[in-house]
Amino acid sequence: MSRIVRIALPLPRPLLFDYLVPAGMNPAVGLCARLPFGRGEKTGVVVAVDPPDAPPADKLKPVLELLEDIPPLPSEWLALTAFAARYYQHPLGEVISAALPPGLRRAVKLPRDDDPWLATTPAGRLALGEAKKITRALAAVLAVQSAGARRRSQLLGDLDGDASGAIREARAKGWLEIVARAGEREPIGALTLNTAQQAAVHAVNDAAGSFRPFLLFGVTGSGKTEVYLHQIAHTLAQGRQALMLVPEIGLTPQLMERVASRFPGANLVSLHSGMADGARSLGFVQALKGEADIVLGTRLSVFVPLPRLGLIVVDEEHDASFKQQDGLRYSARDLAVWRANAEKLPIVLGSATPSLETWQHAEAGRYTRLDLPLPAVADKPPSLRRIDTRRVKLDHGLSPGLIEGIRTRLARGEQSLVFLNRRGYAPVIACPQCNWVSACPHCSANMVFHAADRALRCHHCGHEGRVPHICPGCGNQDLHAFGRGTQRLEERLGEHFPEARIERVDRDAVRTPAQWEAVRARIEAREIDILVGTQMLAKGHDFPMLTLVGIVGADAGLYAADFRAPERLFQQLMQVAGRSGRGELPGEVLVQTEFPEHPLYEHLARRDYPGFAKRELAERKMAGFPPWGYHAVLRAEAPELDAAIAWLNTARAVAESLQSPVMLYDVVPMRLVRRARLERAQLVLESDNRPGLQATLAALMPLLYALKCPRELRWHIDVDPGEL
DNA sequence: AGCACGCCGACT
DNA sequence: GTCGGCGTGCTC
Repeated sequence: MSRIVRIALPLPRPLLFDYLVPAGMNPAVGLCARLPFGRGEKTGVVVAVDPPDAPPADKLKPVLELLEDIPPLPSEWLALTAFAARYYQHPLGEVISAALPPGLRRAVKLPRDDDPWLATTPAGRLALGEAKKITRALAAVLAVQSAGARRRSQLLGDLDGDASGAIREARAKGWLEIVARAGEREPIGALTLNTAQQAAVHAVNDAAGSFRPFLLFGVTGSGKTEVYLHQIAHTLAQGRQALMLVPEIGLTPQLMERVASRFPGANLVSLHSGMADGARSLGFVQALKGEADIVLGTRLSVFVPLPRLGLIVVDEEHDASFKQQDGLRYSARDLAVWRANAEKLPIVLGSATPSLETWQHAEAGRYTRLDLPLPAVADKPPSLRRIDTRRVKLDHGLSPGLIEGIRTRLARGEQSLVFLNRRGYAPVIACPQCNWVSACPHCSANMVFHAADRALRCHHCGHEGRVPHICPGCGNQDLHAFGRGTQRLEERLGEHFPEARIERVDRDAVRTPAQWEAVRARIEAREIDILVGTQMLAKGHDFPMLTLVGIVGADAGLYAADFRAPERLFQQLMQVAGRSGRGELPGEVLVQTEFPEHPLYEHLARRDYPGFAKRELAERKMAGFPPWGYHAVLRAEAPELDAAIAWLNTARAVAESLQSPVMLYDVVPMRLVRRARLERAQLVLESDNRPGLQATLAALMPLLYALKCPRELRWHIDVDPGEL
């Protein structure tokens, strides 16, 4: 009787496929397999062996190969992907494919570990003891010996001369060997904790082995990272693995270096989407084999299999980059909490401005809040002053108060930061005579003027054009740049302060982590007087000489259509305001606003996140919005808006026929209707209970797949959308 | 997603 | 008379 495996394949339909297992193969759940599919072949993952309801064997094709080089994915991992598939209404095969590193999806062979751990052998130690003279090979043995175990790449840096020759020789003589993981070694350079930090560390350490969610609530500078590192140290000491998720821009070489140097004996794996396929696959497999001790990465790391996992940390848990915005639209933070629950682990969500969802969990007692107040020496929160821009004359968006503040800092040799969350020179070029504007031909948005290369650029689809010399509408030669972005601010500040050293920090000016490092170094070396930038500047380390933060053009978030806009604005402003006064010198924050009495700014002025959250939660409760209600949104896009709307209306009728208590909004065009030549519309579903919404979605999905759908129309569902 | 099969307009 | 449009349906 031939055996059968059930396979999840990356297909956009929620289907599983059964295959015959040829004699001699040993099928197991979690193995990757190469399979014939249609007229080609694909790689999939075994999700069941000998399913009772398999079709008759004569309908099945045989497996081509079971990829036994890759250890089977553990059942906990399959449970996580199955949950993600169910919760986010996404085909299991696609979830598995998204959870595997790209190299492994296709891989037939395991990637080679070209940076192995090296340890000394008894023969090596003997040779070292008997040596009269340290040869280059013995020098390599000595370096490894003193470190316990060493990465090949690290060892190369330790040695002089022909280092790789020395290593090769030492290995050939049998003095060095490749080991699975580093030797045990105490963490190095741990800082002394204050009382609050100690309490936080102990609370989490005590929860080891059981599901306990914690909210670590503390501003930057309160020492969250040090708390994580102590908790990770405890986890490693118990022989378990730690997973630390950070936002996209939070994964800096500095953080990697800090973790690596703290745990020199640990195998640290870093994962993010920018990595080469090979390195990503290697890290994934090291984790899977239990060789990795710490995985530090962006949202995709939530899917890394870790057989000895003991702790999950999600730093800056409110950060929007934890939510994937295409394909499988998962929230890495939410999946991390589910995973901690499923695997019975403590999880630490850290933030100075938690998401309101997390805050409410803590308020309700479901999460344990651990407060980290600022250490007393640094506890002189910068004063925050609101500048009423209705009452003063602005100079290219800059108020006299802000200019004066910068001037004072310049005179004192201190640094200033001007925050404006808008890239480019001006958000639009327009003709004052005929109302022509620099609209993007592919999107319902304006193209932004970038002065450096005199280009018009669409920030939504990337379309580029030249700035016309005359108005394309009426021939007028006098086109105007309206509004302002960081480039214009930079230019204007240069005119005001010709002697100042000004640096712009946004995605246009700082494209790589290396550039960011360089800028950071120059800030620390006091080679920069004024920083101008977008939210890129909001994160990062302390700049002790930065004593003034000016916030320009923040009002847009106050009355935006999206109900999460105030939350995001508050988080952003708190973060950027926290950049000033981090050293000995007192800091000041100036907010330019037309609404100085707005409660958001009141709370901001008092650094009162709890007050802000309370107020915002009350409003959300009235409206039935998260965390009091739950959303899913069905979106469709097509070259013609009517087609998208028509399909969604059909979908809405189908949903209505389910008679579920879930509320269906009207089908509406999206706020940015047209993007990259496609017109988009959406249908919001809302419910006051998550299981109810889930049940409706589960019933709805097969009906949606069954709907006929024009070739050029694409649709998807987004559960717990980041914005509506 | 690919890639087949399958019925209606302008070409060697 | 065919080549090819993309609508529909299947892939174990």
